[in-house]
Amino acid sequence: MPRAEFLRQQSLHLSLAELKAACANCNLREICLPAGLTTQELDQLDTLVNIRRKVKRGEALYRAGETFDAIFAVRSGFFKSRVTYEDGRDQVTGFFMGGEILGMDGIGHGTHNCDAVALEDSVVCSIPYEKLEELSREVTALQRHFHKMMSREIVRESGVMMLLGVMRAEERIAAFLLNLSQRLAARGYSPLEFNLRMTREEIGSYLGLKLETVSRAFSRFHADGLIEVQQKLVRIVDIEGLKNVYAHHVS
Amino acid sequence: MPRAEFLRQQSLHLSLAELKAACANCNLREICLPAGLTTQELDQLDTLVNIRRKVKRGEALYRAGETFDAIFAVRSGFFKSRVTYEDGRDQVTGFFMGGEILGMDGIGHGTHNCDAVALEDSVVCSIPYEKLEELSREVTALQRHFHKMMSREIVRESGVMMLLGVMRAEERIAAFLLNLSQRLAARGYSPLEFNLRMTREEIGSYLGLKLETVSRAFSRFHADGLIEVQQKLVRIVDIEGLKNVYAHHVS
DNA sequence: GTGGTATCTTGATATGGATCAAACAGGCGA
DNA sequence: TCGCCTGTTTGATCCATATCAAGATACCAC
Repeated sequence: MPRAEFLRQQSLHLSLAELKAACANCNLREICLPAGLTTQELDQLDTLVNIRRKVKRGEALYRAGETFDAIFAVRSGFFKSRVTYEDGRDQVTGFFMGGEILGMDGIGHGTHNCDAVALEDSVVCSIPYEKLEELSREVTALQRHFHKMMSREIVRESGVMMLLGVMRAEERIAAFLLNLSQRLAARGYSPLEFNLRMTREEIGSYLGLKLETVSRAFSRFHADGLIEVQQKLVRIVDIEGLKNVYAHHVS
Repeated sequence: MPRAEFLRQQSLHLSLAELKAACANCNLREICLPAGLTTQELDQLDTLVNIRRKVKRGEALYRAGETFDAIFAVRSGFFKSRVTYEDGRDQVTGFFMGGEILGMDGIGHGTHNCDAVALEDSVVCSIPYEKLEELSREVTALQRHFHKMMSREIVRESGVMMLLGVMRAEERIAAFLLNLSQRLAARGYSPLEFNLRMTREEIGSYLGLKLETVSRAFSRFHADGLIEVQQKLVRIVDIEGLKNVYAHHVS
């Protein structure tokens, strides 16, 4: 069965209520694409965000090289984006949770530049790019917010460049945990206790480290009384101490 | 003298002809923001790109924290962008040459996220962001191309993440030289012989390496007959060999 | 030109994280 | 429940790049 066909059938398993995306009622609307829109503008956006798609854990939402025609907002679940180099080496370039936007890498050349893979069973809202362009010519707030989301992706990536370029292993990992914590807090989850959705290897790939180094850093942080870790479950015991891992670097 | 004042006075030294930016006549229009616009649309863009600004070598076009209100197209010269971390460590996040766009990092939060510093005496075209938003609501081709430029910046940065995260020192430097070469070629310059505008230290910062490592890689490439280097002057002798430095990596 | 400073090259040594290796834990299908 | 497979932890060792050091070279102001 061709991949596209398979995905279409997947969609059929969604109930009608699920299929009807509705930004207006979505609890993520304040951090997602519709942020800042009036009620009426939200209704306009709803005419466009018309398809939800389930993506099972381990499946790709899209792959590098596929034709780009829509961006995606994470409705629920968790994704990683991954770039694969011609010689087979790859790197995780980001992790995405509810309300975050995937796929903006595809606008520039009309094909996706990376794979987006679900790390748990997830649901995304599909936003056809041409329609988004069209609507954002009419709705200034939408145009502005879309530009902001692209710009923030640029800023996010230069932050990762900083991690990769100048920070030492333990600093990268502390920064990673604090970043997750802060994003979870913004979504109403506990910033101090959460489940990692990714493996040590995926964290390592994202941070330019090997999985053993990630594991050792976790152990070290535990020994220092900063965190508790049990497999995927992380509890931040001393958030200030964790910040000090990188804030008090002496160069 | 306040900085803004100083810059205003600088502008006065430009002749009237220089002050009048004109995308329609610019030899960079095919690779810059106006790419893909009709003659008439170009004229509309010209009403908006109304200020050129000289930036002397070593001066900042903008600095992190300053209010964002315009993006900039490099008219001539060469820039680096640089992020400084709270503890003083910094990293070069990009190099920008003619036709490339600076400042899109500022859209997301209304303030610039990095410094943009001229590496040689340069001229930029200033494009007020609010007017750009306005015009791109009317001119579809402009809207589309602006989105593409932002998206390509995202893709460029994920390429750098790849460099930093998975490549070894010599691979990073080979990739860096080939990238410069290709961008110079696109602008009609020789892809095989060019002057580096940045120091070894700036290259190192960009690539997450120390300047000694950059210098040693250059020496190694020279010994292997791949390039010739005399200070800032680089001549690529064996471009295929240079590509093989990273294309044939075995993992 | 001359002196001073910034940049670059090269060598010697140190070290953080990679690699190799082995044992352990947990989840899941049979 | 068992057994396998994937993921994790920890230890021992290695190596790529950083760090430290000393000259060499180029460039700029005077």
